[in-house]
Amino acid sequence: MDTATRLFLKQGASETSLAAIAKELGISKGTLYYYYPSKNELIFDITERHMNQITGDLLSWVESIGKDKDPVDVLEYVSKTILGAETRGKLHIYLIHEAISGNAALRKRFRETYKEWRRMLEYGLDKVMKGKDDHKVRAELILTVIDGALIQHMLGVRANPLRDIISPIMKE
Amino acid sequence: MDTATRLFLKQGASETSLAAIAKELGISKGTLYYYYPSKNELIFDITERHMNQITGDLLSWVESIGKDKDPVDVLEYVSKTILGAETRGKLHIYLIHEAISGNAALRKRFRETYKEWRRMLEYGLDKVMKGKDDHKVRAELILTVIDGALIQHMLGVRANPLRDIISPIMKE
Amino acid sequence: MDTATRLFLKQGASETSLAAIAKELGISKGTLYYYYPSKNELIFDITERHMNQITGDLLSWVESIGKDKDPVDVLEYVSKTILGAETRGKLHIYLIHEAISGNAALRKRFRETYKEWRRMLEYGLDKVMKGKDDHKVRAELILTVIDGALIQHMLGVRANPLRDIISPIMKE
Amino acid sequence: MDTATRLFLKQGASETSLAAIAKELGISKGTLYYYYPSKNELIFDITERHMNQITGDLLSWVESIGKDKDPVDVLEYVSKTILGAETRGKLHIYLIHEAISGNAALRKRFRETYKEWRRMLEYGLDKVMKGKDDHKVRAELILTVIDGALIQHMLGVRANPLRDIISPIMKE
DNA sequence: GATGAATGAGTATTCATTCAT
DNA sequence: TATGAATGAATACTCATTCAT
Repeated sequence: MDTATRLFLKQGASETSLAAIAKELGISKGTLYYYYPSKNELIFDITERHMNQITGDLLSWVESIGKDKDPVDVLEYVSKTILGAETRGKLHIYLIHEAISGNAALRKRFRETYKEWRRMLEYGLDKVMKGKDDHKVRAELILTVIDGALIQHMLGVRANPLRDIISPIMKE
Repeated sequence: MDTATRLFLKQGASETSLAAIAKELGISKGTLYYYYPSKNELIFDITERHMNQITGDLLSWVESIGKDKDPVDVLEYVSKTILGAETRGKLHIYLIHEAISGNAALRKRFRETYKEWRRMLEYGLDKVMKGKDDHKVRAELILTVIDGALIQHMLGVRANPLRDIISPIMKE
Repeated sequence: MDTATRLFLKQGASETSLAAIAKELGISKGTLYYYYPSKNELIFDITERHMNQITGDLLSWVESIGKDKDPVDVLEYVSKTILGAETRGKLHIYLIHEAISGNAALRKRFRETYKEWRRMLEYGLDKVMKGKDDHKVRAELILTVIDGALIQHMLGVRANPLRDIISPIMKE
Repeated sequence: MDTATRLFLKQGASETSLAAIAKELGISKGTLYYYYPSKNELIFDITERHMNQITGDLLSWVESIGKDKDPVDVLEYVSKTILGAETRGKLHIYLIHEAISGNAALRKRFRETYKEWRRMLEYGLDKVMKGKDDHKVRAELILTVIDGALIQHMLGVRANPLRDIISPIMKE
């Protein structure tokens, strides 16, 4: 699965053939099929793992934060959690494309997961910025910005550091 | 080209075969190759046109706006220009994926175009919200939010209307 | 073997995978190979059993019939013995196909068995219709009609009830 | 198509791969697909041709026969028309198996064609054996015997010459 | 200008068989 | 006895690209 993930990162899921994965692993295609009944299943499992990692990170962060945190730090942390270590962001984008262009099971998984992340973010924001009531919207905005930033990062389009772009969102 | 665009919209660029395009056009694949030396070239030309349309729209809007506009309207207009009529947004995403997953020429084109859009937006914001000086960052943020919103729209992930998410950005 | 037979009945022998048989049995493919050295062997054993059943039925019938039997009943009984209960006929056809398309061992087995059945039929006809001397030919004709009827039944081609088609054969 | 037919004759339709056909033809698999969109289509076309040939032969025969023909000759002619030249019969059997084991389109085609052949045979029998009224049944019997004979011929099971087996059917 | 024919490398998937444990 | 893991060859089908006419 790590190998598959690595290859997906290079070229995206649908551009990666099972033959390539098998070859990289030094096993036969048949063996690959012994473990994963179809390519979709493999993609789905990788997605699952990817999302669970993010959710886990988010969760432990939400539980640890205190009230006197700088809100901008919050967003920066969250975005790093999702984009994390370059590869994770890349995978995220590829999985999104996979979901958008036909894979319904994946799309459903994304919908559920985003809802969960939104809830967690809301809860976290509540802790940090007490007294504000637009956390629902702000949580969604944060996730939106992160996805947009991800795309632009991969296009090499970014001009300013992410922190600068983020900060206006958390003001007032 | 219209036909190719229409098909790309349905399934994305790499999922659309030249045979399908030729068939839809009622011509032969051979003839298609008479006009476009490769599939990449075709994709590139479609991208070109797509971007020029947006740029044109943005340009005429920037020239027309007055100083007393509601800033939130600005962002809403811009996002509608890019996402326009559902289809344009879909194409945008598919082209982005194409660029990200290997097509370097396309990626370069995106970089240039985003820079141009950013400049235009900056100029427009300057007109609407005089006296502020963080327009550079705000312009980039707007483009980022639009890309993120695009993705989430296609995933069916969106919860609140775009306008609500946007408005905090343009506040103070 | 019962399980394998059941699956062969659904789709034919060459369309049934050993994995499917093993799964249905709740054992592993490895275990299947512990008992049968190859798929061909398994098919052969099933054929063996199928034929022995028919031969047995035919035998006990031949021994029991008296001279005053209606000859048409004879043929009807025999055909029912071979086609028996729908499933047996289906299996018969699938095994024939297997034999025809390459499996020489099976083909040999069929040749021997048909010869045996012919002899038994001849003997039975002799009992029922004394004084006739063309039983050799008639026995073969009966087996031929049964095979033809089997095919046509499976094609859904049959128009008249088998009995009507049969009766002219047994007339004088 | 001739080549495909020849190969189907050796091993049956589903045992013949498109790669084998292409290789035998000295063309690439791609080219084969240029002419036939799928293997099923190819099989169906071969079936079509096979059946049309038989139907044509039967037709011209029906039109030419006079009333004083020996009925046994009739059946012998018809069976030769269908089994004709060894290969035709083999193909017939393989197509039947293909139809039986899943190919619904083929099965439908068989049903229609058999009905047509039955009608033609009936008409022919009417010409040869005036005054008899069980031609409907006799026509079906003939087709049944032919199919049975076909199978047994391929199994190598036949003992008596076809003519001997046939003749009782046409008596009285 | 236009096309029909051809191709070769590639795709996901299947399956009978082997074998160390 | 039993099996989990592994395999390699095969299968139907796709597609961007080429090119002689």
